[in-house]
Parts: sequence; structure tokens; C-alpha cells
Amino acid sequence: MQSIYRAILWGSSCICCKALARRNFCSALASCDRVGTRDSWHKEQCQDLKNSADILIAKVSKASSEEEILESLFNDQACDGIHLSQNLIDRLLDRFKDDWKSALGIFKWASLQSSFRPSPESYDTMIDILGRMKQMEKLKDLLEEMHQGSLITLNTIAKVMRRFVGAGQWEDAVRIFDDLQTLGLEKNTETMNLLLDTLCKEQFVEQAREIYLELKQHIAPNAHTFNIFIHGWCKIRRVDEAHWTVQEMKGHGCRPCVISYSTIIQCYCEEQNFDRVYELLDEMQAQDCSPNVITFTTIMHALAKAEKFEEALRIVERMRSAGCRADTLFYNSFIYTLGRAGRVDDASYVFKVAMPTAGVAPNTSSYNSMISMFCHHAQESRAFDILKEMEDSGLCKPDVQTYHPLIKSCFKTGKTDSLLKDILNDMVNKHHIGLDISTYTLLIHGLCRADRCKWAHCLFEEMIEQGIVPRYRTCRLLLDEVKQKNMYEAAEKIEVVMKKL
DNA sequence: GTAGGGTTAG
Repeated sequence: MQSIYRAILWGSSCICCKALARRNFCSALASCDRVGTRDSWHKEQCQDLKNSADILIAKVSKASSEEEILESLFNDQACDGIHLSQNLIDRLLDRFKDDWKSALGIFKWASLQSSFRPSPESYDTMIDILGRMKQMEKLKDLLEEMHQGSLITLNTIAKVMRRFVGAGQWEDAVRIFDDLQTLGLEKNTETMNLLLDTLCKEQFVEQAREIYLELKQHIAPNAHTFNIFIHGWCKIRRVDEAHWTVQEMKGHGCRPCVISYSTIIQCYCEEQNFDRVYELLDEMQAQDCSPNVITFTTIMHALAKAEKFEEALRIVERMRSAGCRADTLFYNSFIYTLGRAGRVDDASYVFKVAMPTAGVAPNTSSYNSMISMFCHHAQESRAFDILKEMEDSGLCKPDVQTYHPLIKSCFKTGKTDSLLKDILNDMVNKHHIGLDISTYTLLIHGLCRADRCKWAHCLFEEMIEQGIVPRYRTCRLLLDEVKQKNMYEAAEKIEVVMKKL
């Protein structure tokens, strides 16, 4: 118990461990337990990992093509001395998730080392990186390599299909399905549903339909299959076909369930066609299919968005009388929409009275909605009261989103010195929240506009140090500012960063 | 990834 507590404490104050903790907390703890002087051992390991990562990052940053990257890593003394580990690879893939050439170069180099085999999960991560960057040919090569090593899982297939369809190459996704047996997996209802869902989610519903008609001769559909189509038709606003699918579903002996109905209700909600929504609620009742909290949340959210607040409240009442318990997401949705409509006191009432009365605990999002609403309406002190309440609650912790509206308020009200410093200090030292790209951007832009470009530049350097790549606009803005202040050295450094973007 | 939310402009 003691060691876990210490590891958590230590991890929270170490940037390097925090990155590890997110992904690999258990194994990090397990490693710590092996050694008597855990803290110093752990620290050493982290430093080692950071040094190795830095060497590799520096190497690949100088190269421009994939081949050049590989070449620079091979036959290099510094690289040869690196102890490869799964943690190191995970860290580098995360670092280069937006730079497929560097990621692939390092991944290939690592997998060609005799002393090391990347985990199947890191192959999937590499697949994701290539897919996100639309490098579909490279993705196919990697998939083939995975096939040779028997590393393909259903998860891999799901990622590959979604990436192909996402890139508009739906035929390739179908080809993957056709080749499933060759890849060592089965063609069954589950994998068919995966293909159909992937196509439907990207609006290739008609194509999915064609394929289904072909496949259903060999593979039996189930209720999921029909719900996937109902969702697909609703997504492309062809609600008639969704209704027709419900009939087809019944024909196959599958009863439409709460998901089937809720999906169609969502579609009518988006059209703000509330007459049809109520009709469907009645039909559900007639079919002995009770709406659940998701159904009610959908309707309530849509009504509130349409500024029909009294009606939204009646849904809350209807839900209560149906014996359906509201959950946190339901109330968050309610609070959010009330806030957007400027009904600050109503939102406050829901948060302070309705939720506790119903025995529903708020989460970080509930507090964040309240804070953002108060800041938006220039009621900063009420926002800080909520933050205090959150800190005292012990139920949940603030995150970056908690602080964004508060930071924005500092800039709006010009309290850049006292208040902003306190906020950042709390963020980093009290709650151990790592600043992310959006926070750095917000801060640097705000500080430039507040004529505090020295401070902005410090943050810029810190951001680079952490391996966070700034946006072009941020560099541009800061560059103009430092030039005006005759900070030539800073300007040069920024220009170096910009050249790499 | 069979369904419900997320102040876009710093």
C-alpha cells in the first residue's frame, strides 16, 4: 500500500512518469515494487527513458524522408547504445502521432532490432497513425507485415476498416472483410456488423445495404445489424428507411428495442419535429418498450436547445413519473443547455437543488459547465465559488477544461498579474495538471495581447521543451511581438521552430 | 464504434 501511495505521489510530480501513468500505470507500479529504493530507482529509469527518447527525437528531426530517418538511426553509435523498451516506443509513437514519417521510421528501426519486439498494441497504434495521416499504401504494407507475424486482431481490423472508410476508400474496407479468413479471422455476424457499422457511420449506408443483401445469404443478421442500419439511415436523414428497417427487423423475428426507437427519436429531435417524438414515445409504450434515461436525455436536450424550457422540464417530470432515474449526463446536458440559453439561475438551481435532491453526484463536466457559464456571463466570483466547491467535494478533480474559462476571464478583466499567476500555480502545483497545446496557445495569445511578451515567450520555450508543437499562428503572433520589443535572440529561435512546421 | 453532451478562438 505504502509503495503504491509513494509511486502515485511521485508520479504526479514528474512529467515523464505522468505520461507513463496514463498508459502504463500498472506496469510502472510493478517495476517500482521490485526495487527497495523505489523513488531513486524510478527517477533513474525515467531519466534514462527521457535521454533515450531525446536522442532519437533529435536524430529523426534532422532527417526529412522516411529513408533518411531509417538511415540516420542505423549504424549510429548513440542509437546502438539505446536500451529499447515498450515504454520508450509508446512514448515516441505518442510524440510523433502527427508525424507519420518519424513514427514509422522509429517503429521500423525498433522492430528490426534483434533484442526487441514491439507489442501487438503498438502495431495497432502505428496503424492508427498511418490511417489518420491517410497513408493508406503504407498502412497496407504494415498490415501485411502484421499478417506475417500473426499479429492481427479484431481490433486491428476494426481500425483498418474505419481508416479506409474514413479516407473514402470504402471498397478497401470491403476487401479487408473478404480477406478475413486469409488474415486469420472469421467472417461471422460480429465481423459483418463491424463492416456495416463502419460504412454506415461514414454515411455509406446504401453501399452497406448492397453488401448486406449479398452477405445475408451466408451470415445471419441479428438485432445489432438492424440497429446499425436504423442509425445509418437516420444519420443521412432518411428516416423513412429507418422506419422500414424496423419493419424488416420484425420480419426477422427481432423486436425493435429501446436503442432502435431512441435512434429514430434522435433524428426527429434534430429536425425539431417534436410531434413525431411524442408519437414515438407513445408507440414505445404501446410496444411495451420503456424509454430509458438516454431516450429522455436526447429529448430534453433537444427541447432545451430549441428554447422550449418549460417543455424540457415536463420531460424531467415525465421521466420521474416513469420511474426512470436521471443520471449525471442527463443533468449535465440540462445545465449546459440552460447555460447556453443564458438561464444562469435556472442552471444554478438544477445544479444546487435538483441534482442533490435526486441523489445524483456531479462529475468534472458538471462543474466545468457551471464554471464556463458563470465566466461567460462575467460572474467570475461565482465561477471561483464552484471551483472551490469542486476542490472541496473530493468527488472529482479539475482538469484543463475547468481552467480555460477562468484563464480567459483573467485576460478579459486584465487581471494578468495576481490572479493568472495564482490560477496557473494551482493548476500545476496543486492539481498537477499538465498544460496542453490548447492551454499554451490560449496563454501565449492572451499574454501577447496583454503586452506581456516576455512571459509569453517563456511559456513558448517551455512548450517546445515538453515536445508540444506550437501552431503556426502562435509562432507568427509571438514573433511579431518579440521583434517589436527588440528581443532578437528570441526572434531567431522562433524562426527556427517555424521553419520546421 | 448498436444510442445521450461538450462556448470556435484565444
